[in-house]
Amino acid sequence: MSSTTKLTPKGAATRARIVEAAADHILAHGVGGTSLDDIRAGTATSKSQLFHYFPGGKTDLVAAIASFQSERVLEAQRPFLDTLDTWEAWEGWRKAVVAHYGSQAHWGCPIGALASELIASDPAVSDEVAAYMDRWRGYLQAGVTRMQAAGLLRADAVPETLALSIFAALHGGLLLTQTMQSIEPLEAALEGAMAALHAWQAPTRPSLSEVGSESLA
Amino acid sequence: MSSTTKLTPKGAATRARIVEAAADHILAHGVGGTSLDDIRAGTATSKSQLFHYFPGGKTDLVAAIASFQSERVLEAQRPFLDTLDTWEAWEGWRKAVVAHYGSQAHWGCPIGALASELIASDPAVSDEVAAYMDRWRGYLQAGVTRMQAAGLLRADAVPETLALSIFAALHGGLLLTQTMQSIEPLEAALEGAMAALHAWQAPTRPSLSEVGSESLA
DNA sequence: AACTTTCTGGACCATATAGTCCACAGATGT
DNA sequence: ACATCTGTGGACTATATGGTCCAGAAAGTT
Repeated sequence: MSSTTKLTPKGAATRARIVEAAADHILAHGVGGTSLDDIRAGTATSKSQLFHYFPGGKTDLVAAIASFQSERVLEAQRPFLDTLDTWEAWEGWRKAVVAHYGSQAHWGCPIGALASELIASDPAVSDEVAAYMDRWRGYLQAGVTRMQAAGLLRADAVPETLALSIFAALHGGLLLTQTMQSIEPLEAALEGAMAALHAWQAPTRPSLSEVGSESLA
Repeated sequence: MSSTTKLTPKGAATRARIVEAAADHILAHGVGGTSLDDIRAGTATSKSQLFHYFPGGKTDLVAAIASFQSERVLEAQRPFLDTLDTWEAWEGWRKAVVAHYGSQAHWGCPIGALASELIASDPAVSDEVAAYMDRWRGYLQAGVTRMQAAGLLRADAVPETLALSIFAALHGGLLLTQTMQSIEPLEAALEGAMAALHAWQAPTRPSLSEVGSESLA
């Protein structure tokens, strides 16, 4: 979809400028509330440039923005996102998420909002966004899985379900930050999600001595 | 906003027909993906009727749909929603929610999706939708509050936060039903929310399974 | 310098869509 | 029966917006 054409440094810079400004505008006003003219005005570019860098038109541009925002959002959760192996890591992740979305220029999640809006209107881009969401969820699931493998979570926990519930709480919290114009719902949602995760905490200290003695006896 | 003009039975029926059909179309394709012509075609009406019953145009119509869907959604959660005083009621509520959204023609929540889309583009209607969301959340909070008053939840639980986290989980689950085209995320989300709520269960009777780590005294 | 390629500006087009208007049908009340 | 009000049809308008096109500037390549 994106261009296979060559980009000079200047061109790349312009393209980046467009994506960033458009991403901002879309976060604030949604895809439907963002016209190509808005973007043109906000970036001091011309119509032809928009179609030069995004031959597929608005759809193409929105897809680029989705990719851009996806990267940005995942990056904000690092390094915790990659190593959700301990309770401390989850705690760090939680704080990073709250800090990131609290410092954004507008409430809500660029990816979540995009997903919700596009699923109803643009199936093609929507699939792409859904893929980003899946990847994101995958990181959480990987963490839960490793927590379980390490004996921190009960053996009968289902990592997929657990990760899904945390992911859902996260996005619900983010959705509500929009309607309530406050960070509170996100904080409450993650607090709840962490509580639910702790509910599956393995019985205290599966220490070697205890396991050993039992098997010996 | 709505008409103060008189409506004959015939008129009321037409108006209702428009609202219902439009609500459906909007649930499927979003506000941006629904033109007045779509609605006209889907209801066998004419342009003039749309403006006759909704003088404010599309905005007015969307507001009416929000109200309609809000009622419908709350109704689907009854009678549990009004009496979330026991663990059984919450369980019943959970099942009712899953059943309702599982039987809808399309994934997602009409109110949540509307809120997400409109906040970015139409502040006026968005406020109205946010009010419906608040009312909805209020029911959950009232339930949690009564649970606590009845001694079913610990005294140091914060009903507002707890209800908010459940509400967030619910809407996150609903958002993900859209991206994943499955009821699973909603089920997982509510499962998690219930687990988080149970984490605040008052230790009235030590009839717990095998959790000896927490309450000793 | 000559030449090619990329970048940029903005006029222009096509059309989708919200919204207006008016004529007429069909009730309803007196 | 008459007058009046509500309901309905559909042509018409205005405009916002996505998209095209081409000429020319800037950069880079030989």
